[in-house]
Amino acid sequence: MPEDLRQDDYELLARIAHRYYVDGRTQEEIAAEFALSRPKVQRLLERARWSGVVDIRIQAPPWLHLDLETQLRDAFRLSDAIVSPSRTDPQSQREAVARSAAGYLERRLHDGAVVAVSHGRDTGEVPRFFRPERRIDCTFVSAMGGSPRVDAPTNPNEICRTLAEHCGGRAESLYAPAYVESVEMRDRLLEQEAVAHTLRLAARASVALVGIGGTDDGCTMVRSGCLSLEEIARLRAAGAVGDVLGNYVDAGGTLISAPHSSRLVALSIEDLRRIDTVVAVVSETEKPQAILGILRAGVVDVLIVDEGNARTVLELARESVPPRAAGAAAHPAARGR
Amino acid sequence: MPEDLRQDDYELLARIAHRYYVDGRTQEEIAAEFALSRPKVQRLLERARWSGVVDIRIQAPPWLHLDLETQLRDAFRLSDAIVSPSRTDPQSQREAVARSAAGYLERRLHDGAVVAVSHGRDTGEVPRFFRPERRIDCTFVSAMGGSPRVDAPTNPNEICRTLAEHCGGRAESLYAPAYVESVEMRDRLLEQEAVAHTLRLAARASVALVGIGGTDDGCTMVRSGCLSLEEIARLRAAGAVGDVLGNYVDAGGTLISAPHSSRLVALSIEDLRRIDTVVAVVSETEKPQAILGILRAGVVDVLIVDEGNARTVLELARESVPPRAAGAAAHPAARGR
DNA sequence: TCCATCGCTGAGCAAATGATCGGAGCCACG
DNA sequence: CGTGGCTCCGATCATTTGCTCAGCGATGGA
Repeated sequence: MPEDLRQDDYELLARIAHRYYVDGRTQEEIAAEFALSRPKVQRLLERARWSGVVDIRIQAPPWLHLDLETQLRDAFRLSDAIVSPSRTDPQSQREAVARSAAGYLERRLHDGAVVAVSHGRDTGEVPRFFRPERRIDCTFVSAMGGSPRVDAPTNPNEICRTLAEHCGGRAESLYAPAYVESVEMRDRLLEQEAVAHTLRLAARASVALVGIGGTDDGCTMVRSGCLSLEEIARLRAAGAVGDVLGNYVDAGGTLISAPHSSRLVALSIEDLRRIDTVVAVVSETEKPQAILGILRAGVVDVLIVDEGNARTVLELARESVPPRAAGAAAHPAARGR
Repeated sequence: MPEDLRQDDYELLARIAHRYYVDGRTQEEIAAEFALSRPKVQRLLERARWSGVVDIRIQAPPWLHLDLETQLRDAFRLSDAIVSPSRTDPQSQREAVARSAAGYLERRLHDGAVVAVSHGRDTGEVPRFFRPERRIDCTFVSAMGGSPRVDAPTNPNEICRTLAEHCGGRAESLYAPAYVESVEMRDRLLEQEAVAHTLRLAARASVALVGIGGTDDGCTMVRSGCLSLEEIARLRAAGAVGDVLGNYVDAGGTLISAPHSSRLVALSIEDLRRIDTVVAVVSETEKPQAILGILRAGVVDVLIVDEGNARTVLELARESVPPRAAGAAAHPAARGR
């Protein structure tokens, strides 16, 4: 395979790589054996890896898509990405993603952690699978108001309550609607200590668990009655592709300021940016454009997504030139031991 | 392949291995990511390697037999083994092995080195290929007397002279026959300062370049007139399978003391043992039994051999139980980076 | 129920590794 | 033939890694 190497080089690289990787010698021993300096051996090993003389393969279970995860991390500068296996049925797809998210939280959360939580159908599935082995003394706090017109399990307060229940932690509810009827009303609401306190706590969270919403007529925001069909259409016209916590962005990831945003009771994009680990949970039901937009906004640190969306998002990212080059070019494996 | 792992374990191992080997994260970063201690990550990586989740393969050129070399090293506690590709023609086979030996010497020898040299057809081919890029100020010294009845290029003195010529070093000849006619004669010879000095120098060599001889009627010792057909037959009857420098051993590697040995003018097995690196060069023309015997004697540090003999020797070693267990069992790859 | 044993865990340390940097040799060009 | 730029080399240092060891909790037997 590595045909551009001279025969001698090829032989030397193979010999040294074999001695190192198969026989388990140290670089120093090999250096002595071949009458080379230790750094030279290290460079040769690097070259052997790079040129394909050393072939490191991970026998991953077929249901894992580690390569997709790596591409997502690299393309969007995520600290982590988890791709869950494809399911045909939307509901079991959502469950698969939620299971991954729950597992992630179980690993990530420790005593004293504060977790800001959004609404959403995907997010709403997470509590069912969140079953830490031992008690975690952490706090779940609503990062967004509620809405009476959807099922309880997709409201942030309810999600917080169940998460807390399953790990022995506490839940702090936000006693406010997601959208109020006027700017004045929102300002009055924010003056209420109960509301202000909860939002302050959410803003200081170390972890946020959020869903990503779309902008079609059947999106959660519309179904929950938070936004009218007219409003969502106006957002679409303004270029909106998706939202986190009611904050809409366009395809390039830029925040869209629309009239409705001043009636929103939730953390802002800036609040989210200050949170250490923002975990976004998305399954097939959301449009890839929405995911791409939010990822480009740069607020998400950890993406938990299904295989189908992962592929499509990466595809879209490659097609449309990103506003600020975040090259998706594969860089050669950095390490080889 | 790794089917004895539980599904969760398998997934975790694959994830961690991917992060480490493909993405190039450090163990510490991975530990933080998965909420594990660093040593734990290191153990998991070890397990991943061991269980086959991580598969490290060396794309060696087809003419190299690195696996055979490793088996030889392990089975006979050699510090190095070089297997040269098979040739059908005995002469080109000898040349291939000699080329490897010459390359080895070029790497191994430095200014000030003293090399003790034996006779033999295989050894005799080495000088032709010994062409160091720069001058090496070393000394080649005969470790054995000569014999007038064979071609000059297989006599130690001549081999030394040519090796020295090709690297700009010095040669010290042994002015004595390999075998003399009586014990008394030998003792008288060893009293000669010219002879004694050369043998003392050879005994202090840091490297020895030796051939391995057989015990059939056509072996070098017989052809050169050093031993009669009767003598070699007596040696065979005593269990001898091969020799280095006229010192014969049986299949178990034990030295055979026969009448002729007191008429030998050469380094002894004990002298060889004291030499840091004893390099044995053998090609197809020698019997594998001879090689096996000599290897079991434990004097050889580096074996340079053709593929056919390498396989046969390993096969024989597995069949017959060695006197002192030198297990040929493959131990799992020690390293994985 | 108590105690011995086993295996697992993570702190700490020594070895091994990867990376930087000045210097030497080499080539192309002036 | 001199010179500038280039690459390659190995001394050296910071980081990473492998490993040991004492302590802990689980397990099982008395």
